[in-house]
Amino acid sequence: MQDSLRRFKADIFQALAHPTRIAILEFLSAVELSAGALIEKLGMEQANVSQHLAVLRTKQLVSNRKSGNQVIYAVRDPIIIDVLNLMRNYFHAHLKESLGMLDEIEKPLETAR
Amino acid sequence: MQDSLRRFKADIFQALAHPTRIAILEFLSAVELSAGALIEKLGMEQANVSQHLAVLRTKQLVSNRKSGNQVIYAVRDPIIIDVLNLMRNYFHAHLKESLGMLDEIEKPLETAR
DNA sequence: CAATTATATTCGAATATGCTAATATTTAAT
DNA sequence: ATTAAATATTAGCATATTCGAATATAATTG
Repeated sequence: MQDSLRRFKADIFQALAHPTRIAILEFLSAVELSAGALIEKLGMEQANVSQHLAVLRTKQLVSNRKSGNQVIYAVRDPIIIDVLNLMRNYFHAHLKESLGMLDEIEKPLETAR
Repeated sequence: MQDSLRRFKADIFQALAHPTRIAILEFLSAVELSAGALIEKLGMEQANVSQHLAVLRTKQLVSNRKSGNQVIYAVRDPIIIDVLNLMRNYFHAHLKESLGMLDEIEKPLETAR
């Protein structure tokens, strides 16, 4: 019973465990977007994005409805966005320990220094 | 740059994407525990738990220190516990959609109806 | 220093994920 | 009805995860 809840959580985390899917959720955090719009924003293969959307759909993290030719996606529950934001806080709190990435992220200009 | 942050988040989510690792973090949410204590509470193979601890260590989600014979683990940053709690809220908000699990979780007595 | 206890690491097999290329499905437009 | 556009699905391969069994490493005790 306790364990089912953990499996549930693990499943959601699994769905979140890919940069592309995180990007999709972030793009959808404020507005609905069509699959095509997401593909364009992401600049990735159509099939690939569609597969990631399928994962998010299966895990119920996004809703989708047809609008004529296209399919419009939306985040189902803003709690998921809260989770992503918490993660951002976590990242900032641990910048120093994540120094390797820091260079890559915050000092793109200071390479020569 | 944006992308590094997403990879970072995805990495953490990946570390959270296993019921056993979630259980470990929950056990550690209030107190420090030795590896052995965790193994006992989880009732799982020593090597298996040790491997999951290695994942959590690698991703910096837990800290560990040696105390004589044993190794004491602790959650590094309580934000991670917040994330798990948010996830619990999310679960409760979506109970109806997760009906399959509901049966398993809340109605263990009503099987015969 | 042997033997014991606690923990970690390595290996190999099974399963799961992620990607590209190809194909299918659905709706819209001629 | 064809054709075109938007999206989804399938197949096949490469890589990653997970697990138990076996082995290694540390610290503790006798």
